[in-house]
Amino acid sequence: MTLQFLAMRRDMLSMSKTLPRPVTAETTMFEIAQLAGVSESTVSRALSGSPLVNENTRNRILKIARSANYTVNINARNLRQKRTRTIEVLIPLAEYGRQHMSDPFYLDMLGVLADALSERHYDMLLTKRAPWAKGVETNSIQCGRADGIIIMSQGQDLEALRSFTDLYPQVVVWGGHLREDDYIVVGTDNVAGGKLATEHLMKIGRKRIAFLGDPAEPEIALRQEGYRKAFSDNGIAVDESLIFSAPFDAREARASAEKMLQSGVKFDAIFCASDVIAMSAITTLRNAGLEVPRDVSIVGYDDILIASSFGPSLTTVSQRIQDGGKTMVDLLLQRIEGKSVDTTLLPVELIVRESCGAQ
Amino acid sequence: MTLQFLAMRRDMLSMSKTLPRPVTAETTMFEIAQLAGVSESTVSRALSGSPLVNENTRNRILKIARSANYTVNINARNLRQKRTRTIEVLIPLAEYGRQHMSDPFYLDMLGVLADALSERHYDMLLTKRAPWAKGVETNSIQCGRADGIIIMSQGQDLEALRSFTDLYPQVVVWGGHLREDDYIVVGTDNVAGGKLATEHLMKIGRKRIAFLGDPAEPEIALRQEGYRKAFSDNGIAVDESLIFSAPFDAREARASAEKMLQSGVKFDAIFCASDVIAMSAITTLRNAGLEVPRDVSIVGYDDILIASSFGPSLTTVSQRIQDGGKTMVDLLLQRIEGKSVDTTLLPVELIVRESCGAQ
DNA sequence: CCTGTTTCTGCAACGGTTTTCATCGGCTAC
DNA sequence: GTAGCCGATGAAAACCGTTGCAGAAACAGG
Repeated sequence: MTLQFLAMRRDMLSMSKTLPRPVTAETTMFEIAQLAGVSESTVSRALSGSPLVNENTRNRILKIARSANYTVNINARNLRQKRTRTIEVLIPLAEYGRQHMSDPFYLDMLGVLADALSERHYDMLLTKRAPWAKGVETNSIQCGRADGIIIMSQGQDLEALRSFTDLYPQVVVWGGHLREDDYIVVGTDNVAGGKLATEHLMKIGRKRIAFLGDPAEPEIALRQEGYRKAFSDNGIAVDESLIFSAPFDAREARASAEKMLQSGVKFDAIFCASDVIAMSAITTLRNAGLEVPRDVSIVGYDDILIASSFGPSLTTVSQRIQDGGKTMVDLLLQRIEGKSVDTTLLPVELIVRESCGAQ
Repeated sequence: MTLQFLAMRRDMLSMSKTLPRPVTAETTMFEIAQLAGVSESTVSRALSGSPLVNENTRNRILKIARSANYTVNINARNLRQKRTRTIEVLIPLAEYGRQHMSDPFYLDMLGVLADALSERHYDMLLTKRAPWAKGVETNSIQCGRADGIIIMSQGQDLEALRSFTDLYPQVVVWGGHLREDDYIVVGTDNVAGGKLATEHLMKIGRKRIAFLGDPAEPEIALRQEGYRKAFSDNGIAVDESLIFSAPFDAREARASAEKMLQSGVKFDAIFCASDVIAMSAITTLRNAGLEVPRDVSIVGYDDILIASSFGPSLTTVSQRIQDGGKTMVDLLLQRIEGKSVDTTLLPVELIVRESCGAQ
């Protein structure tokens, strides 16, 4: 029941602000050269740390530049050097009108990427729409806006992704490892992760372990594969009625968990394909009067920052967000330099916390 | 108890990828001009939709450009036009080593900003560090990387923010309205919001309403002010022991909520300064055997996307993330064009859901 | 003193667009 | 017939750095 009530519509209180003085890059290198009594070349070299310029001259120039509050014009530099020190990061971000994902995983990853990039003096361009989406006419690599792209999800259109990366190799993709793919992928070993999680639930004595997640996403499909593998490797048949793979995104997780309960299928554990799903499942179960982990053990996937402070804290398969982000940046920058680079499968680690019950 | 166990360290499986063919902006406008038998000027005009060029010529050029897979070089254009159609968005993003905020509010807002900007053909540069932070030598406006900046939090150093915006007026800040500030602020009326939330709790019969949130953040301080106002306006004295304002960020919210319980102070409702805090409070209370909303009513602030799908769904003061994001973009672009622009206080709305109890 | 090196600096040629100003042909109006 | 205008195009000047190459100055060795 989402009763809404509106209040205090003190109509958009406002205080007028003065017109801005137009502040832009005004000083040019020429002026600094004049002030220092040298040529522009020397100024350029001094500022870029070239060893060709005398120590004294450099210091003098630096001091003058600083006092004139001078900064090189990035666009002129990019034009000349044919590179931008900018990386595009493509994430399917939250959308308000239509339902769309808004998983904290992405925010955590963004933080790591921002750090890794700025450490290497790169800037980060953030985008929601793939260059192959319709309505997008060009891509940031071709038009010289970025030197490379990090794509944070393989998404639905694997074919488009594949042909794009065929054309533009300066791309690293986060996701699952699919045999056919030729682009660089970074991600955990989802099959191993799924197996690890499931086997842990077996080990602590759970008999009816359910799976919850949408296999339309390649990574999730692999995790489900790992789930199945855990059973077959242990000589147990998979009970298909325990696999709840109705398509849904994180926002609908709660509804899905409710559907699970209403299905009447009995279970004493759930391997959730993400931490967000796990948290939703937990609150839903509790609303239904079930106790986690007493009645049902829960394992998630991702190890997002809040996983450890949720109540109960989440047992989860770590996506090694930190390592993953750093690795993506490393590989991409190397590839941009033209080096040969390897697709990377991050090792998988289970973080055991409260939500699956003490062992 | 965070027992960790490592498994399946199949050491970084790897498949070597071929060296990338260097794909960059190769075709230039000159070549297109040659092919079309016209001058570069005409090509430029044709592509930018200038009315000065003949319809037939334009179509011919467009066709040629398309077939040559040509795209204008952004850097050359930016250099010439002295503007980039890029906006920097500054957000204090999640940090792994040290605790830091990782509030879904920011991800939701990023989604809205991305939409609003791309609708106007602007790109978005994402940053974590303020230009006035030490170690940062320049800012994106001065060096010509962006036309303006959206700052997503006033942060701790109000003085630095103030002097930066004094120098560079092409800035819009999300946050609370502080009398002394001269920069453009967009945000909800935090005082009204705090009052609204608190009064709602009074109205449904709660007697001991606690406040939970860190007033070091200007917005939170204003919400607390609203909380106090609700009492004084209704002729009730504020019980200071009900105000839990120990400094903490979202991750520590659970710990803070536990401290609240241990303090022994009795309360039957909490006004939480954000939805993340509210969710933490709810799980903590439940772990302690209390029922929400039966024993304690909870109201949050923000109305993030998952607020409605949490269990119980959150009663919360809407930050109008959608309106807010769009407004920030509108105002910033207007200001960049040199128009006079007004600081905006968004009207406040309470979304009543389960977590405060049926009215 | 002459030659050869080394060290530093300047000249000038880019880099790829946009935009102002001039040009030019054709058309209208008188 | 001529002045004036209009619509379309081109030439060239920015925009602001970087960098290859040449040259100068200083210095050492013979």
